[in-house]
Amino acid sequence: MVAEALLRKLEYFVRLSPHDKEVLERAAAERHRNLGPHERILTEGDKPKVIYLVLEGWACRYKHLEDGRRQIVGFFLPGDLCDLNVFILREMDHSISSITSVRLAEITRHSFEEILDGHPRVTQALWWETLVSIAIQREWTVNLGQRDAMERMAHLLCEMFVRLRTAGLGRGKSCDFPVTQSELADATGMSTVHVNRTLQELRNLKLIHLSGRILTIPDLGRLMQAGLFNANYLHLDREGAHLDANE
Amino acid sequence: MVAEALLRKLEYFVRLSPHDKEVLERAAAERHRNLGPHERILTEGDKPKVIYLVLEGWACRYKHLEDGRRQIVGFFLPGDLCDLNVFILREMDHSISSITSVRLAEITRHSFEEILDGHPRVTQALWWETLVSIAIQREWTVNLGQRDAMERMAHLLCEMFVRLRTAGLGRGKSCDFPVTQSELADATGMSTVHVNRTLQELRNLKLIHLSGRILTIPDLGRLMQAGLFNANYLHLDREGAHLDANE
DNA sequence: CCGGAAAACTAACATAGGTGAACAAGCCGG
DNA sequence: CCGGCTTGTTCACCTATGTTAGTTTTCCGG
Repeated sequence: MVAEALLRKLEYFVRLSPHDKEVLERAAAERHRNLGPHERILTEGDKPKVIYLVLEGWACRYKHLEDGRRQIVGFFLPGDLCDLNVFILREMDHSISSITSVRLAEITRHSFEEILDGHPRVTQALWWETLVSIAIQREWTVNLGQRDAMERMAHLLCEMFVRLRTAGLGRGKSCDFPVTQSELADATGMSTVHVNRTLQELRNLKLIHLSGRILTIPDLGRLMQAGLFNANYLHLDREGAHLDANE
Repeated sequence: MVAEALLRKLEYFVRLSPHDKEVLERAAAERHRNLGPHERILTEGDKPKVIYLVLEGWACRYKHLEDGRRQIVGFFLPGDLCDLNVFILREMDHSISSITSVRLAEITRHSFEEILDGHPRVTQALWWETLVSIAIQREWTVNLGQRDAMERMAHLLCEMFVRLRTAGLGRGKSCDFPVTQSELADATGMSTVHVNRTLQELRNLKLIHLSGRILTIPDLGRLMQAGLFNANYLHLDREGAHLDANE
């Protein structure tokens, strides 16, 4: 079992048959790539040749402006895929790096097309995950455009926590959170100083406990309120029974 | 010819055969919907049943926070499609409204699947347009997170101008620009007052001329510099000849 | 051509968040 | 267990942008 997190996540959308799971497992087992923390996975300008699936660890997408400013536009958690179909594009318009050490599966165009051709339920599940990741990107736009520092940070923490839980990571009210404050700054569009202030404030309000790369959220409901967080954009609601596999 | 703008845009990616074009035309001709300015097209919570293609006019996607703040997360121009595959999701996580009067084509799930099954080059072109729209969303995230007011506005204007040109709209250095300052505020995450200040500044610097819903950009290069705009994320570069139709 | 609403514009003032600079704490290799 | 580098934290000050509250201009239906 190498693609556990992905399978677990997709099952929020459809119930997969043992055969479906096997197909995904096989695609994810084909070829792996291991990286240490803070290594480049793909660089702006590269020609993407495979689809990456994160098996273990955290990574992020980001873009640099000419003058060096950096915006992290998304985090990758175990079970996350970089865009299906990337190989259609001539070159990457952004970069991807690891945050922690990372284990990636490389899914070839070939085995991806095999899934598209022979496994309609898996295909649907993969498009669902794509649509969700687009929705996440939209929500980040809202986050940066409308929420103030506290709300923005609270929202981000809620999202990561829920997504981790969806992938079967996270233990009760806690989860790993291996992101530095300077990375949080790049993700929220704030200065590191203000990230620090904001985290202090969230701590003082007892909304979070964050230290030693472990995040604890004593009352998720309250943090969600503080961040005007509404999970609907993650679409974690299985459709009617007609989509289930008849096992 | 009803889907002119779409065809024109897709041809930045692949050369479509007359037959390809016919298929798209047919899908776009099936059923239309006309709206006046500022009408709701889809509302958060709706169950999407068709794919919309904008034939004429401007529209936008947006999300509301509970307290009424609104973020426009994208503009739709003629030739733009709302997400392929939306009908996979149980409900919309955002809303779509017209800005000007709009003419939409409704593409049914059925005719979409017909394209997927029988027209691989058109399919590829449609996935290309999807990937580009995701890239645009990422760039908006960068825009809101890193650029200051002037850069942000300049960047947005460049993007809209280039996209309009791609769709075959725009006349030389000018194009329609039917967006109010309050809509610009919702799109850039700024206050209306500051949008106004910023536009004044761009006018004073002779970077734009904007009045009466017409935008003129005397020197696109300079505006691009002011906005740190790099068009690579729009992926307007046809791949090698092997993708061309052999007509 | 008139009147009212929407949109554009302006000014004075308030503040969230940025900057620079310093220091403390944690972590890692030798 | 030491020294250096990264990360976290705090402070004092500054500025980009928001807010409130107008006025003016444009647009549009009758």
